[in-house]
Amino acid sequence: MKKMISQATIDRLPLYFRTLRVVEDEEMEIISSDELGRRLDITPEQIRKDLATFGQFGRKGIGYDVHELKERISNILGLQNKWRLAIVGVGHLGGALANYVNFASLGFSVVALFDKNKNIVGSEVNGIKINALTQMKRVIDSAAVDIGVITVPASEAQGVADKLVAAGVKGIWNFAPIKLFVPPEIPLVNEDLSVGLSALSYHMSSRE
Amino acid sequence: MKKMISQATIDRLPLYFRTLRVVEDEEMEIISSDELGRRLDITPEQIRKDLATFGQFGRKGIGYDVHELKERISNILGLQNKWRLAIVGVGHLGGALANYVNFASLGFSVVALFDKNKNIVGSEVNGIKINALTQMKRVIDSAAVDIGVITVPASEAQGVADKLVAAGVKGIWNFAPIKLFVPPEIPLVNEDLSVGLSALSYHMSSRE
DNA sequence: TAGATTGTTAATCGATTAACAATC
DNA sequence: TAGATTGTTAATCGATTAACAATC
Repeated sequence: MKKMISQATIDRLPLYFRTLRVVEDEEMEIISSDELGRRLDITPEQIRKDLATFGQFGRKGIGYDVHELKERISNILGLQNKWRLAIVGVGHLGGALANYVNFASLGFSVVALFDKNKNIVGSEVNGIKINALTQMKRVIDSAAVDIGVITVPASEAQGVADKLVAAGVKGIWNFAPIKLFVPPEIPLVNEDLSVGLSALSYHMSSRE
Repeated sequence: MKKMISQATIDRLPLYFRTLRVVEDEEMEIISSDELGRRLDITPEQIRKDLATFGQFGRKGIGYDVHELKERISNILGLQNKWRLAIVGVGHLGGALANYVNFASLGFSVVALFDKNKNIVGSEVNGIKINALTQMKRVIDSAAVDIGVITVPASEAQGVADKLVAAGVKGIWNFAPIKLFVPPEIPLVNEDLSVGLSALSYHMSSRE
């Protein structure tokens, strides 16, 4: 069995990547784990440990080549894949995500939209047509969708997840506040806004 | 010094809370850690350990009273506080959050909006007026805002955070993809969508 | 009583931090 | 050479899991 890489490490890689982009824009060519850590409030030891999981990227006594490290992290994260997204549920949140520009800069693109509301099926958001849920398999196939984004109410989310899996998506990004059960070979990431907001509430309450 | 409660535990409490609500709707009166764990794919031992951090909530041989446990978790999370939010940056995401109904069911309400774009200042979203950034201190004061929500571009986020802190917010919920520095007494929760999406990309890539 | 289930202590596992040799 | 900085091993810390006495 391949050595497992911790989720904590994986979640820090995008932070390194994002910071390296900024640093590259500032025309720095070399960066130390110390400077990178300072910008992210992460210890340099942690950064070196994270990177060491994937190989040797730096030069002793010098630091890391900004451009090279950025590219390497991009490849570790699989961002060269230019993933194609379909959003299911074109409400306020789904609509906002369909317009979200930051995705594009990471190489993701929204290529299909779905909604069960017949009144909006056929119309467009950000130039992308809204399809009926009944068309899911066909559209996901023809648009070569990789990732299904779930922005429907919690009560409908499991049903949508099942349909997305049946339609052949390779991963699911779930915004519905509910635990979804999907086959183990389908990666699932939850973006549960109520968790973060509740945690904020907790911290604010416990320091009064 | 008070014993620190782990962030992992705090992040699971909203999941318990949410599930207890569903279970209460199903008119179950008693639930075991086993059943709760089954619904969330969390081990019963983990759940009991989490709850034990805050006291004794169940009855041996019986289980937990659904309504009572739900109320107790709500109080631990500070959800009885009915926090008031201000959203800074009324773009697609900020606008979606201003309309987001799930907040209300947790007792949060959006009471103020801010944007630097003069063309939209003065108009309303979901019945809430958009103010200029220059009005921040006055409006946050008069609307008794507790939490500042940052949905501006990364390049403007630190400046907005500084203004929010100066205006007296008690906590910050940040959606901008950048590390913010705020005084230690101000709780800060980051909702960085690019982290989750990148993690999804990583997992999808590494199983091909 | 027997079965179910909590609360808590002990054991294990995994992640972070510290230390330092290697080397630019 | 002296100073800087990585990569890696060892030590520490913290979180999860296992085990089980208490008790309904």
